[in-house]
Amino acid sequence: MARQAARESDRAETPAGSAGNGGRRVSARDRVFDEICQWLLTGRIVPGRGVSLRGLAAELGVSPMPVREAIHRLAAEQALEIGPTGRIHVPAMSAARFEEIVKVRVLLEPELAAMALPHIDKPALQALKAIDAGIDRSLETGDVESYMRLNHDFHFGIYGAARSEVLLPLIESIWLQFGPFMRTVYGRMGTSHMVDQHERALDAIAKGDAEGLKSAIAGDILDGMRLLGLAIVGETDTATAGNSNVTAFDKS
Amino acid sequence: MARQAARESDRAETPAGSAGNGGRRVSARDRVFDEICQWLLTGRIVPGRGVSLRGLAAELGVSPMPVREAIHRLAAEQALEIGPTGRIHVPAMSAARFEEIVKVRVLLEPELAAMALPHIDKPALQALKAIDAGIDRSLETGDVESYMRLNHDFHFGIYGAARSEVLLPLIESIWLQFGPFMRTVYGRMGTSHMVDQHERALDAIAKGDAEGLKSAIAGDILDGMRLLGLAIVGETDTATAGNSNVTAFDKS
DNA sequence: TTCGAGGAATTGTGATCACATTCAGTGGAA
DNA sequence: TTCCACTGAATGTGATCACAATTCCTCGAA
Repeated sequence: MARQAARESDRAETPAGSAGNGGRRVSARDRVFDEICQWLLTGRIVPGRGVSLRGLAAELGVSPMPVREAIHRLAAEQALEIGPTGRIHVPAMSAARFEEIVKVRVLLEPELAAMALPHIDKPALQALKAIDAGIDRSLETGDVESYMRLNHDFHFGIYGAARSEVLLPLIESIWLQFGPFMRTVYGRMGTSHMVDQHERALDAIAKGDAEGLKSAIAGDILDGMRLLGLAIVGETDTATAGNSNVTAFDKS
Repeated sequence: MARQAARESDRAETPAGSAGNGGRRVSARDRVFDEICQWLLTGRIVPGRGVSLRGLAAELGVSPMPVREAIHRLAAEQALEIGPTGRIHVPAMSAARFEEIVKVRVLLEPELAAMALPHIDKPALQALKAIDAGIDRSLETGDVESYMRLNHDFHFGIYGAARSEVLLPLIESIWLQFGPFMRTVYGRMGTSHMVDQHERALDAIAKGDAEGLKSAIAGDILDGMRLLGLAIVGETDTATAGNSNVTAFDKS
């Protein structure tokens, strides 16, 4: 989900700097960064209330220092916003912003998927199918958080195979930007209107059809974002200021 | 060149937190970030030697703290790399990386230019022409650093008019990644082989021709990067390790 | 001359502290 | 009841310190 050393920490099941994780010591900064990324992508942090350095630090059991660096890193990728007075908050979604996000996703993600295609072997394809099955279950049970996590895993399960150093971080950055917004919308409309568009992609991968995969990914993006786009109309400032009664931490 | 508050600081001619810059106080972190960005984009920092936190801090006259945050921000955008042991260095360019960069640039930059086109008024067009004239002078005199700065100003003079919140930061991030590499190559080959391809873009802007502008930008990118691409062949590890005799600070 | 061991200097990391600014809650006055 | 000034809590920022790890240089042995 994150960057560089982060992927190592994903692999390590042991909580922290214990031996056996390949000898690499994971810094608290990266751990905090990954954690906040998760909260953003699964929608545990939603627009509305602000987040505070010391608050996050206390919740994560570290000093404000690593949190500060992780926050600024997120702010650099537009996943968080630092207001004129220095306050940290999740940026509100605007129509223009949303339109740009869709445009970038459609431009970049099919391209990266096509690059990844030759590197997706049989076991990887099976893993993707398993994830997709999980997505169907999440849609049936209406588990939004689980759906978002699995949908993320599906897409990046494909993209990650490309071993990309440039495109992949860019796309990760984009996902961090619409994750919180996606969660608020889905949380309001439920999962009933959502359709799983991943079969076409899986078929194209099985056949090694690059153009088909690109088209499937683009279709999946456009279809999923169309639902979100409908939600943005008429609620131009539901998520702008702190007048909403949703809290930053939606799970409490 | 940078993000958010950075643009405010660009406008303020007064060096630091003096009154009259709109009342906004610029943080040392953003100032340091902008400075290092400049060094990266104009090639003052080149691959080869590493850079150190305390060294930069001393050079910039601040404590290591703001530098640390700026560095990590740059590392998050792949403009700098943090090695397994935590050492900071400019990442080496690889063929695969370079290919991805070109692909992303061709996908995104023409798109953003087309978005910007309706917002470029007469004075802005005149400013672009002035920059282009400066580029021609730099090519004649062989001033690589000046050329790189003006070329950057030309492109972002166009892109900036789009008021983009998503595409623009992405493209800025990409430029930071190939800036240092560009400088090393140009420093070696000189400016004699370079051709100014900006006239087509200026014509398209004057005529309000979106497709023409997209094509001109794409052509400019491909042409400029083709030269760089030629340089990458056969020097696969000239810039990888510290075996080169170029220093990180090329101006000393 | 070459190689390797040992120690000193340097590096990034994380914590704590001091400070200016800002936000929220309370009080009193109109 | 409404509005505004004031005060205390909370926030982000930057600096300094302590520490573990690494790197680099030096000295000595082969």
